[in-house]
Amino acid sequence: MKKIHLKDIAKDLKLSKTAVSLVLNNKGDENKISKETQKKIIEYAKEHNYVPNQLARGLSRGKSETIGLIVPNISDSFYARIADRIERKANEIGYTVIYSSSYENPKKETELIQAMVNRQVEGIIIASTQKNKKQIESLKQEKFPFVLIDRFYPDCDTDYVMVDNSDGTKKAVEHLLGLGRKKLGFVTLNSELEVMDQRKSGFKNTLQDAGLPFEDNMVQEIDRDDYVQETKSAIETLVSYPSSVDAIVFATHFLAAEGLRQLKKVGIRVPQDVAIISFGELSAFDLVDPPITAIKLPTAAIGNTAFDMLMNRIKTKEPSHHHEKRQLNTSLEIRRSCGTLN
Amino acid sequence: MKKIHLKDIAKDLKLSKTAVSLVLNNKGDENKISKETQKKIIEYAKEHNYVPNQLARGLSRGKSETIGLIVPNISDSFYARIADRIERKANEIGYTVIYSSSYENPKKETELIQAMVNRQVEGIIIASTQKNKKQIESLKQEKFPFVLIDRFYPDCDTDYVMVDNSDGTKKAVEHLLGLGRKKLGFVTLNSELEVMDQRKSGFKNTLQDAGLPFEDNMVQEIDRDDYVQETKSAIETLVSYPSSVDAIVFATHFLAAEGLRQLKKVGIRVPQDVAIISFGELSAFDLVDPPITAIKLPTAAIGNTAFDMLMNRIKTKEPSHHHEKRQLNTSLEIRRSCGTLN
DNA sequence: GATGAAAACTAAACCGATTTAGTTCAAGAT
DNA sequence: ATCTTGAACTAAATCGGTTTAGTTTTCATC
Repeated sequence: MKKIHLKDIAKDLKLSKTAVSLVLNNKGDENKISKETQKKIIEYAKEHNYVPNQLARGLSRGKSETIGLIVPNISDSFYARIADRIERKANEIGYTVIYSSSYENPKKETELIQAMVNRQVEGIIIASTQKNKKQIESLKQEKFPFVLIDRFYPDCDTDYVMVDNSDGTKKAVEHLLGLGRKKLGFVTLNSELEVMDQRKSGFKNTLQDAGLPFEDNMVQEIDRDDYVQETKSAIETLVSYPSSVDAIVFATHFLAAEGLRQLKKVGIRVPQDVAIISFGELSAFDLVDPPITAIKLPTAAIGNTAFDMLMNRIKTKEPSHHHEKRQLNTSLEIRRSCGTLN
Repeated sequence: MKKIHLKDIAKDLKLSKTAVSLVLNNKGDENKISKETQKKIIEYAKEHNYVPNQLARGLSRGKSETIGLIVPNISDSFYARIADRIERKANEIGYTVIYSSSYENPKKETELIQAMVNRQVEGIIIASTQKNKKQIESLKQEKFPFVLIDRFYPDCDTDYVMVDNSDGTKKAVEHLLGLGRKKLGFVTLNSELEVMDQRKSGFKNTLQDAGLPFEDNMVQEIDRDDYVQETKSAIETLVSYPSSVDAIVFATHFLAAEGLRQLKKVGIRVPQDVAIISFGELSAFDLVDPPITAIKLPTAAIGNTAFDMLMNRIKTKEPSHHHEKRQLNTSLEIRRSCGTLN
């Protein structure tokens, strides 16, 4: 079963490459190729299992029917789910997606973007490290289609789809307060990610709106690279006598998981002594002891929206001075780690 | 910052495209382009931020520097980790990987392979649905480079890298027997996957080698599409009076997770009443109550090996009558779900 | 001062499609 | 009998590189 090309079909059928190409691209009718000829071509192609070389097609059409996706880490279920969505949608319209992880490394991110551009992707969806502003701006300036997800650059006007982070923590805090918890702690990352700031301010503002005091030592910031150790001390600080918190909000899933581990280790009962709630989920949160209540992120919607936005950009290449910005809502998934009203 | 092409460089520098292309591909010396000229070209290219169009390059070289990866589900952490490895290795040598999920659907798998071949990938790593033998054989016949991972076709001679599944269950069973458990159950999928058969026979053989009876009702087969319900009844059967098992081996991670959920639901204590052990892990297995002892799969090694094998195939296109087959070893990760020696 | 060989390039074909701008032919109108 | 027109095609340029097979220039050698 040798590979067969347009030329071969044309030769065997004593037709021109043009005719064959037109027909196989469904442009036979509008170019007045007779039904007969069309049928012959299509049958021959099918029979010989012809498939066009996408590189050649991409080259001559100036489009690759490929989009790129860059995330911090594809094995993080949050991003994996988004990727999954995007891939499905892309497949539906015959597009391919190539994805890569930046591992939170801005240099790697730069390289990946470059590599994807070389590969003639038509657009890129990026969950940026947020330390790559220069390149993002240059993409923008070149009018290269892209949309940011999950992370965005506050002072850079681009398309993006985000999660309403501050509202998410607000929901978390209100849930805890509603259950009668009085003294909340917040464990977050010390990164400069805008999303983390938003989650923190959601926490702070909701407390203050409820007329509760906010003290700096209620929030603990963790270094991602040493999160196990640091989570440990954070927990110790938060639950230290005499002013132990009675609830902790974790800014991200793996902190919550680790936090729970530590709480159990030091003999603190969840939720009796301390309630916990996580921003974002891990698939095993309902298996854990106790199952962890979480703010659920709309991964499917993020993927769908981002994909649609990108396609829109690609198609219209419209006046780049208007950028679409979306904030998607979270939801509260109640499990047992916050206990019940007492 | 307009896109710049070889032609532009050539024109501006009053040189031929040939010279420019040779130099930028590090073939300047062997083609006796003077150092001076080389320097000029390289500087110009750098300054103007030239990057070659990979489609054009791929087309003319007949290679795309891209490989494909097809897995049942990229959001399964097992495959995500393998993908991660493969991507890193590919990146190191300037290759791109495009990956897609087949969702255990052979038709989708066929389409994906086809699409990747169209896109001129140089080879594909496939964790097959195992219901696609015809296509795999035709790939093989066309001498298209590919390597199977995790799943293989028993009566089809191909490169593959597998896990030593029967040895894995053997380790599990021996661990349980060593802890004094006497009556084991096995919960697996009813799929026709070879891997599942191997795990089952590992279970059976190890029991028999230990001089223990093997009865058919000790193994419960679950339909993947309805695994929650079916796991429930499987558990009920296994623990039913008067011959309840005192340990259960689960053939895959999500069955173990669900099994534990069910055991807890019906009030059976793990590990006091029944010990459990899982073939394969979920990242939260050490958070669960109790943390689940598991047979750990060598994801990194699978990714590395598969990648190397594929690259080897691609490079040598050697006599296809020799196929490399690898079995990688599992390891036992002891947690608390099997209790301790009493 | 002709010869040969090495150095330093270049023209043009090629990869496999798409697409623009025609061409050929037959039928119908004048 | 010629002109138009529409149907049914096709030749050739193009996309942006790579690569083969030269060509030109310089210089040492006899």
